[in-house]
Amino acid sequence: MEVRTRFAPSPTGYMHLGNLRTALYTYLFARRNGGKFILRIEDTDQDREVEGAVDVIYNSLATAGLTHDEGPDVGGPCGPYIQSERRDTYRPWAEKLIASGHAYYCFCSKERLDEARAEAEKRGETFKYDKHCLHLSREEIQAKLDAGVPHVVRQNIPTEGKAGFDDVIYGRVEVDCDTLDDNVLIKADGLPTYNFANVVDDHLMGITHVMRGNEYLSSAPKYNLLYEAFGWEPPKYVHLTPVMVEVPGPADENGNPTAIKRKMSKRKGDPSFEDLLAQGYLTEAVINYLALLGWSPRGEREFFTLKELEEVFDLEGLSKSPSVFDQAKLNWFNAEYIHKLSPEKYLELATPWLSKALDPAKFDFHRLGKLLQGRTEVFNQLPGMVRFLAELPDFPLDYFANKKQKSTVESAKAALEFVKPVLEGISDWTETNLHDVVMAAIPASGMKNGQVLWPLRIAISGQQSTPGGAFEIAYLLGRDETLERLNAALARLA
RNA sequence: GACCUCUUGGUCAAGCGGUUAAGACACCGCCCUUUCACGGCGGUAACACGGGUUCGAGUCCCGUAGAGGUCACCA
Repeated sequence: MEVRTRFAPSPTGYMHLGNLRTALYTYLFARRNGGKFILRIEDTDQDREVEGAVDVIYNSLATAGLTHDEGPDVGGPCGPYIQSERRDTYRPWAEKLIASGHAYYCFCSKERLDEARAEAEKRGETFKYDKHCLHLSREEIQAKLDAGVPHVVRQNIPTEGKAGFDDVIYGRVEVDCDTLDDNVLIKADGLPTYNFANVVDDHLMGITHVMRGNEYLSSAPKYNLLYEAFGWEPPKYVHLTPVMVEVPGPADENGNPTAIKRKMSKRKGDPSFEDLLAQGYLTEAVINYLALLGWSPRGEREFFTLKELEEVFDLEGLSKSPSVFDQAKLNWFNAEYIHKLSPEKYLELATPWLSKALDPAKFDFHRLGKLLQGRTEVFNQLPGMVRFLAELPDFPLDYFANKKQKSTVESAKAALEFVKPVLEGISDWTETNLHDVVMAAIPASGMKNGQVLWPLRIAISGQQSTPGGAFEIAYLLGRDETLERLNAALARLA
């Protein structure tokens, strides 16, 4: 049988990384098995509608390369693929359930329910609907229906026995039915809840493998009860772990810092996929990193393109425990991908970032790109790395002291005094010329290379670490600016 | 609180009854080098705890602890 998987996000306006990973795994599983990957929009909560949110989903999937075979925008045999447009398909199925006693109309008011909930809470108990409306007579029900009393449809969970399901990665999960609540299947507005829509749609769309976050693990037994009530074969369930972040927690009793882990959350300031891209992460790096966060190819290889993942992905490598998002490792992946870029591509991607700090008309971006590519982890670091070229930062004199280079503030003064006329004598301001002339002159000074070059670089950059050595920086700065900065340093040392 | 799930270094993770318990990131050290980085080499660091089962347990079973999830007319 053909594998059919689905990614079923609700449109929130951004692509949460946990969701992206779910989409990725779902997509990969379909591709690996030559199946179909379907996009379904779960927008049955009209209160949470966000303008343009569906486009964000299309765009995110497209830039990630997760192309769907069926969906609202590309069509398919099981449409519509937007739940709010499927409104009319759910009702008849609910009625079928009512007829067979697996569901029932409920006319309870919000107030009555809130009251009961508050009371249960006061007693320290978990609220469960008391099946009040289950016991209404046919006549009473019909009368209320005819009178147009607002109502919902609830699932009629057995009061005893067990309900369970088989999960591909967790195995058999079983619960006592009396711990389950009679959830609402159809809301008063006529739209289904997730609890109902996911079952009906997954079945109608022929989904063979339901892959989703494990926040659904505890309600899956209820969904299986629905499949049984309909006489449908349940899909294979694959519940995926959440992506966590580690954040500083409150200090413990000894005042030591603690860390807490919590689910990644855009609302709490954790980055979404779009945020990451805007910061200068490469799509390929994010995908590669995410693929390995919660899934293992069980080998030592860790670089995979999306195409390669499509060939090796399997369910066995999925982890059972939550994984912590590690920005340092993502940075490393990103750096590796950036280093592998062609110089042309690198320059193209780096230019907008360099332009934030430098005037492209005044600096040799080409040369800068060559110098910077091997040192770039994330593009947003670039402006900070080159800003010193546009303006000499304030720096303390003790930058001139460097033990390894045998440079001291005193020796620096001598070195700069020595190198100044040498540089002034250079009219053809090229990197090789700078290098050859200065290197040829140094032996006569009686100083070591480092004793001259270290202070020179400090003087003209004002930084201990720069994307290149003294000659590269001098070249980028140009003759006038270099000499000006050199004189300024000399004045400070006098 | 009730129910469900999970538990190998700081992080991602391999392992599926017998291993010196992989590898990667991070961290530290050394080398290379006109700085930093890159690169190369090396190092520190883990089976949550307690009981079983077994000749033998990170691997199987049971507890305990910790962590996560769920308990909506949200998904």
